[in-house]
Amino acid sequence: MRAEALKGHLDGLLLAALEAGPLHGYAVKEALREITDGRIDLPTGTVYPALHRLERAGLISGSWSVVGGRRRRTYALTAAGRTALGGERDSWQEFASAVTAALRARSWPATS
Amino acid sequence: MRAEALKGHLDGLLLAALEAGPLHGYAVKEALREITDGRIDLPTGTVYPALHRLERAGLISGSWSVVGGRRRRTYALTAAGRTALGGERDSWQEFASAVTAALRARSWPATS
DNA sequence: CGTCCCTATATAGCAACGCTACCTATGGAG
DNA sequence: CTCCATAGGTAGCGTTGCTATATAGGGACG
Repeated sequence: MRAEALKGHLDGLLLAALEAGPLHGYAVKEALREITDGRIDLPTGTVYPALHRLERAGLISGSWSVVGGRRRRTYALTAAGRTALGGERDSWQEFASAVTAALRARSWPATS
Repeated sequence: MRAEALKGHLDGLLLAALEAGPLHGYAVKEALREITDGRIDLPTGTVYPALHRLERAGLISGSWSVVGGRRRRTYALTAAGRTALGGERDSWQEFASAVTAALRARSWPATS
C-alpha cells in the first residue's frame, strides 16, 4: 500500500475502530491491522498525533489509566465523533465510487 | 467530496483519463468530471501542476499545438505510464477494500 | 544479569500533495 | 463591449502522514 494513500481517510478509520467501544491508542493501531488483514499497519508516529488531533476536534475523548504499570490513554467516541463517523462513511462511499468508476472506465469522453 | 480526499490518488485518475487516447489538459479535467457525474471536478490549479509532475516523471508526454487560435498542450500515455496505471489500479483495489472493510466492520477486536 | 522484543506513549521535522488565488489570452454570445 | 467558456500557467499555503528518535515497563532467553 502506497504510503500517502491514506491522506484524508485516516480519521474515519480511527473513529470506526472506536465505534464498538473505547480503546487505547496502541489497541486502535492493532485493531486496524487485524481488521484489514495487515493491509493497514500504521506507524505509531501516525496514530498518536492523529488521536490527539481528533481529541482536540472533540470527536473523541481520552482519559488516562494505569494497567500493569503502564500508563494508557483510552479514547471513546463522543456524540460529535459518532456523527462525524457517519459523514466519513458517506463521503468515503461517494469518493470510492467515483474513483472506481474513473479507473474502470473503458471509454472516455473524447472531449479533445 | 472532501477536498483532501484525493491525495495520492490523483495520478491514477489522470493516467486513466489518457488511457483511451491523448487529451489536452483542460479536456482531461472535463473528461474526469463527466465520467464521475461531476463528483470529481478538479480546479485547473490542481490539474496542470499534476500533469507537469507526471510528465517530469516520464509517465506522459506532452506536445504543443494550436487549435482555433488557442495553444494546447496535448498529453499521451508513455509505456511507463501504462505500466504505472496498472499499478495504480492494483493499489487502489487493495486500498479501497481495506478501507471499506474497516469502515464497515461491526465487531472490532477487543484488544483493549 | 544483560539483552532483546513487545507493549505504550510522545514529539520534532520533513516531504508531498492538492487547493486557493491570481494571472494571461482567444473566441463567441449577448 | 462585456461576459463567459475555453486554455494554460505559477506562487504560496495548509494539512497530513511518515521517519526518526526518545522514554519506559514487562517478559523471555541465554
